[in-house]
Amino acid sequence: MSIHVTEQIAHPSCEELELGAVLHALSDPVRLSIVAELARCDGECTCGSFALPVTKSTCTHHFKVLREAGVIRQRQSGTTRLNQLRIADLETRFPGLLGTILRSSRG
Amino acid sequence: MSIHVTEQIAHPSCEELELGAVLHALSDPVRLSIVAELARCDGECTCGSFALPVTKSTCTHHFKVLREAGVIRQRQSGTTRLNQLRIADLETRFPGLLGTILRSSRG
DNA sequence: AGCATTGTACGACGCCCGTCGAACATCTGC
DNA sequence: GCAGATGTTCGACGGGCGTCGTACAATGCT
Repeated sequence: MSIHVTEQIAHPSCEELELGAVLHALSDPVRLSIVAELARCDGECTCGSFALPVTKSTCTHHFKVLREAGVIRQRQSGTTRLNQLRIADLETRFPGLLGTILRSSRG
Repeated sequence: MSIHVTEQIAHPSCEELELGAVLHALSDPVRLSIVAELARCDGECTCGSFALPVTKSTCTHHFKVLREAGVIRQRQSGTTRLNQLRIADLETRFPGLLGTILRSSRG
């Protein structure tokens, strides 16, 4: 018998978000493409739904960096892990930041 | 006799600016404070005019990273080096980016 | 039960980053 | 000319990053 924990995955709170960590998380092209895709989907996406040019373990690493920086929220659902942009929290702490970066990345 | 070269210091052109490099440059607290100070001065500042918690050589390194990312422009004047934010170029390539980051860093 | 799918954990590798100190270059002022 | 100020360059150091492969865990499907 295992204890049912709603939130096994560690996330920083809204107040704990740090600008440097967010900028560093978004400075990697793979992670930026993940964030751009999440913004486009506008919902929850599984880790595997991204066609990334890296292996699974590297993928796990990038999602972890994004989560620990507070850019995304991860939620377990069966064997898959659902990812979601923390748009509201980011907007609260760093107004306009995510939008301008995403617009800049689109070219 | 030495050849008088106007631009000895290498800078990327406006079109060469890369978002990842800019975000990485601004993800370091020392460099972000340099950029914030340059934005406040709204002019040209010498490298030594910043009270940074690092040695001279580390300082040189940070200014180099900012310059190669295209965030600042450096110009030699006697023994000192004058630094200036490339506000117009950054605004052209990444509209609103510098402003939102600076506002976020002050908040 | 057995197998496939999804993702994590761990160790390894090379590389770059932030930092420092020492030595050097260049200009300015006495 | 010489001393001081301003930065750069170089090598070194520790640490972290991005990447991979392998092994493992958990769930879903037949």
